[in-house]
Amino acid sequence: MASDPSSFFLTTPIFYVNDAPHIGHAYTEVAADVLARWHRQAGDDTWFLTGTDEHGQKILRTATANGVAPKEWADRLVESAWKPLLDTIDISNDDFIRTTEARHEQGVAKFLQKLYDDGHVYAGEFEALYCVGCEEFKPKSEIVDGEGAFEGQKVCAIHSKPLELLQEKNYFFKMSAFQDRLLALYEERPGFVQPASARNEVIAFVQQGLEDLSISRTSFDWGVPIPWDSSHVTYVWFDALLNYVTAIGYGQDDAQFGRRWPAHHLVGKDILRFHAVIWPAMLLAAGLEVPDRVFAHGWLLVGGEKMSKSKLTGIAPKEITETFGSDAFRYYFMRAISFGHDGSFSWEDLAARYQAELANGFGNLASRALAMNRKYFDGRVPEASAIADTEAEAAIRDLAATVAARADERVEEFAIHEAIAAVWELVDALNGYITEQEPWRLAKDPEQRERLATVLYTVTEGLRVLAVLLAPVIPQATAKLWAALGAEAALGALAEQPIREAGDWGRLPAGTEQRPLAVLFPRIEAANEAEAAASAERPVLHTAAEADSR
RNA sequence: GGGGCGUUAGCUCAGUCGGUUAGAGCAGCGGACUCAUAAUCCGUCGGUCGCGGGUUCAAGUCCCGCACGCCCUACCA
Repeated sequence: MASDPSSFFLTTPIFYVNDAPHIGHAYTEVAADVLARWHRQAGDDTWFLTGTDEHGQKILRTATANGVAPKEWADRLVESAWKPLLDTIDISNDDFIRTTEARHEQGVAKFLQKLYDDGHVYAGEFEALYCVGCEEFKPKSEIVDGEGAFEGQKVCAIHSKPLELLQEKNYFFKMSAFQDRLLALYEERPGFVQPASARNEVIAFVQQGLEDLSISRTSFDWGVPIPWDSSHVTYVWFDALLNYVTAIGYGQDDAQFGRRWPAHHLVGKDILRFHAVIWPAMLLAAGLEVPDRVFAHGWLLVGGEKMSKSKLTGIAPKEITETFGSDAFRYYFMRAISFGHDGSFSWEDLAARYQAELANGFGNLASRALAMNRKYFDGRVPEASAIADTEAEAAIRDLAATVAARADERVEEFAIHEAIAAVWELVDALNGYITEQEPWRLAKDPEQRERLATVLYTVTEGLRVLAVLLAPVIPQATAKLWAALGAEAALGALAEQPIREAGDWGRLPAGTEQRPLAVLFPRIEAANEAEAAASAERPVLHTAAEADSR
């Protein structure tokens, strides 16, 4: 169904600007970034979109509390919190859409008008419990049974006062009409919602029956106006979901839209339903293709519980990157957590993996290999010779090819952790190979010169393979390694290396001049580790969004 | 209430359609080595597979019950 087999359009949820950035947001972004970089390096027509969601009553309210207009408030948060977050973790997004941009608002209006014209939208009465204190209709999750004087009544979870049953005129989207088509979609395309556990929940939900969706509000005006009735603004979720098409020119640039759509959506499992039910129903109504895939990832657990700001377990990404660096942040969350499942975060695990895998495993491998080239071959890539070739070299070459193919296969399935694990087999194998071949011993015997060259060529070429395969995950460290290998001059920029050919052996030419390599992952001083560990127990979010009035 | 997921080594997790002595990484312990970031490599210790039944020649895996934890159960942006 994809418009072009090589097109790869990937999205993250857009950030609700009022939130404070924490590692959960960063986690989604990093996963998307790794996938995007991988596909880009594979030569696919890749487009990676992220952005911010800026409408809705909560934002209007915080802006007002801070004495500024909502747009100004959003501007401030985008610049002070969200765009810096992307820099902190080295995100390579191709576009950043804000729901307050004209291109988005125009696209939303166009989409709504089409649905209205085609009879998918009708005016109706929205009836719900309203809290006078909150000045808004309350979702079920914020309604509790009253106690004491209010026994038997429904009360607001925040104010503990009785709620009033109020009505307001709303426009409704006839979502119920799409129930059967959605069920057929899940049936025909088992990979549409992933992983399987998420798919099961979605199917069970839709089978219970779909109601129509209220898509407009009249109680406030911070939103996209309903095109045929300016007294209403668009319900914020309906507005937000449309960013995935308005960003690629829906209704304005058909060429761009045709080239990119449909998308692969990465979402947290909390917002799965919006993406796997409401969103495809909206697209079906508009006569557009449904997404290629909706992939729900899990929660980050801290101390066994879902990380949350209110429980003071929220962690700002900078706390990690300032000690360990952005590469380590990216590597850790991608490697340690099975993508699609919940995963435990701990400072201890982060520090242990940094030390064992990045510093001692990969970093040290690069150091020892380049040091020997420098020492025994004057800093040049040695030349392998067929005469000195043994089964040990063949095993490394085979592994490099196998691992490269398997990693690509796993990335295709969004099994990022498995892709990295596959690549790491080569890291471990090369460390073992060096120890077994004992090049330092070969170096003492002039008659073993060719053997020594062959061994070191094998290791060096292995590093080249690793640099290419790990570039999407740890772009900074691999860039340093690439430069030290001298590969830039011989093969071109690292980001240009075709990743699906990474396992092809013998690319790095003998004689290539190498450069000194700074330690890729320096040991973290124990004092810093202790400090990092201690900070896990403090409230730690310091952003402008702290002014959030809730 | 209904539905779903999970519980496997000290820790974090794999375990396919039921099929040999249940695996990995880390941590621990012992050894080898010196090119390297006191690193690497080898060996080793470690499990009542949450509990109780059942089906089967055979159960971590399938069925029933129970315990504990988490999630969903319509507008959380």
